[in-house]
Amino acid sequence: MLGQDEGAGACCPGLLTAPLDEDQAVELAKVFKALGDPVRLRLLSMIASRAGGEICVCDLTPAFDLSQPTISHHLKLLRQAGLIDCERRGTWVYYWLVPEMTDRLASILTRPAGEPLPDRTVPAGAAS
Amino acid sequence: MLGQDEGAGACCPGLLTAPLDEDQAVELAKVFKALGDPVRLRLLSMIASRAGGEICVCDLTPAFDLSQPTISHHLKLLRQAGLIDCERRGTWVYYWLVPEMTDRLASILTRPAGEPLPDRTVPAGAAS
DNA sequence: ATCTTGCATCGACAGACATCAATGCAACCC
DNA sequence: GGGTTGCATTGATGTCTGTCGATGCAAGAT
Repeated sequence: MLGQDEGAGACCPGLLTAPLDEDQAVELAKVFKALGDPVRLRLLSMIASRAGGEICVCDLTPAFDLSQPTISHHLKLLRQAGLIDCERRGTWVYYWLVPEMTDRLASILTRPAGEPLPDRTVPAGAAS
Repeated sequence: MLGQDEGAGACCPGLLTAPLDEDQAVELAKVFKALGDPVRLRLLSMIASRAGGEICVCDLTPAFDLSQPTISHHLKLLRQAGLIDCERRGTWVYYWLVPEMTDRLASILTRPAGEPLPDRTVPAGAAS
């Protein structure tokens, strides 16, 4: 659904610097929602940390106490979010990370350097 | 629930470099799940981008076509995820961003510099 | 061609979630 | 005191989501 070059706010100015408009929020939420499940997070980290950059489904499925269709379902959601991609190669299917998407999320969550940081060590009215 | 100094993987080595264990994944998923809703994303961006670092609920609620209890509910989820905090000051309640949490998320999503990046321009078996 | 294996899709179901109206509670005002 | 305003909590309801077993389909093996 989300292609490689659109969706998720494209050249998004960052979540923390200006109010998101509704369309941007809807697109971004799809990606974060895909990350909002422990199984999908583990899948993503297994895929991303794999030496060589890709991993076979047959290596992912036995790592969980879940049925094969369930793993397949989670992989589909991660793929629809644009976080991973896959290819069939003979009998097996290989998955790999789409680093552009995680890079974009990281930059969206990064504050611009040199922000005042309104000293929140004491809740504005205690310890006088 | 998630305090300032624990949860969400603490000194987490990063999502993309090593497989997450289950406990880390469960904690992290709570935070991403909180971000996985367009309303909460807009709330967070409105709070974070506010000059002065904080914003009154009375300025947040009218920006949405949602009931006041619904906004209150979303703010509660963001707070439980450790992304924002709040304080009552007289009649009004003010919310502000907890930048440590977004910083942590950003670093978790950042790849270590100098990774090989296995050249995914051609799907390994085409255009020969 | 038939069998087997690896993975995706379908249909069903229980639990979780977003939303609202009603209510509760705290703080200010008269 | 009583009234009003700002926000949180409660209870109900419709929808979404994670999970499974059953099935389908593609590719290799015999």
